[in-house]
Amino acid sequence: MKSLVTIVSKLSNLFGQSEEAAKEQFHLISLTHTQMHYLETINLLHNPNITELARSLKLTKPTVKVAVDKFIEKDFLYKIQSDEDRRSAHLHLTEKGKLINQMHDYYHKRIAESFSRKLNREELETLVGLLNKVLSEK
Amino acid sequence: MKSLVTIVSKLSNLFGQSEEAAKEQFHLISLTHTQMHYLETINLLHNPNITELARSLKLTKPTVKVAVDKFIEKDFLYKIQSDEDRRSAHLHLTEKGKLINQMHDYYHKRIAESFSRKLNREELETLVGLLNKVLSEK
DNA sequence: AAATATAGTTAGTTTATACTAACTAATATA
DNA sequence: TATATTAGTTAGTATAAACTAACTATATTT
Repeated sequence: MKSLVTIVSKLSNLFGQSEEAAKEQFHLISLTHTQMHYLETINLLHNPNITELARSLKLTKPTVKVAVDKFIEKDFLYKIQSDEDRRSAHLHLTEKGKLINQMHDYYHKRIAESFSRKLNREELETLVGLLNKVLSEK
Repeated sequence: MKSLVTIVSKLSNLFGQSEEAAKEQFHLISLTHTQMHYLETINLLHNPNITELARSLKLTKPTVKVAVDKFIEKDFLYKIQSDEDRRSAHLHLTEKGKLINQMHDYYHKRIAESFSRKLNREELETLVGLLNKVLSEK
């Protein structure tokens, strides 16, 4: 059990460091942690409006509005007015905004590669099977 | 290979969410990402001075000095003047500052528990073996 | 001993990140 | 239809997080 905790800790560090490295690769060092979190959440929520984004981030609407305005200014986001409710607008990631996801995909792929480099086909299949089990609901 | 990348992505999310949850548990929500990063780095570097901390964080000394002053004010850190070089002081985490590490330990343990809950003894040993191989140097 | 370098600090500035209070415009409810 | 609510905005404020330039005190080099 002790050894498992150690491994989890190492995995955690590996993910953190890989993300940092990927951030440099993708020239996203200028983005703060907070800004990354905004873009990740917008991606996760799939074109939320400001109210939804604020709720998800547990921040007030004015706070989120100011942040969103800056992202629009810097061409990471754009707004599309809603047809159903003309008060509301959906937030979309621009190509530049989507870089964050590409960055995530990139370092996930790199970690996956480093895993498969260390194991043979059979071991890899076993690992995938066990991790799937471990990550399954309930 | 595709499935492995998917698993890595899920692991990454699991770690992120577990850390967020642990942060609430330990009443560290008042700390920003940046502040967490400072404390983690100070812990990692083992009582660095301001110059070393600034170099590691890739920030200027005045920036780090201001941040450190606030941590001292809030009783997360204290300084000990160096004997060898009287210009320099080492940064130490207080008990409160060490909460961050305890928080890390806590969520690593929780993840490890959730893993072991899903597998029997034999599977768990196999998983630990494979992950150790995967996390080994070279 | 004088000149140079280093650790840390101070002051001043900019931008990011958060808040509350009060507002407009559109939608939903009584 | 008058009233409530909701989505978003504006204004004003406070603190965090970063910088450069210039300084003090100590250590190192010439």
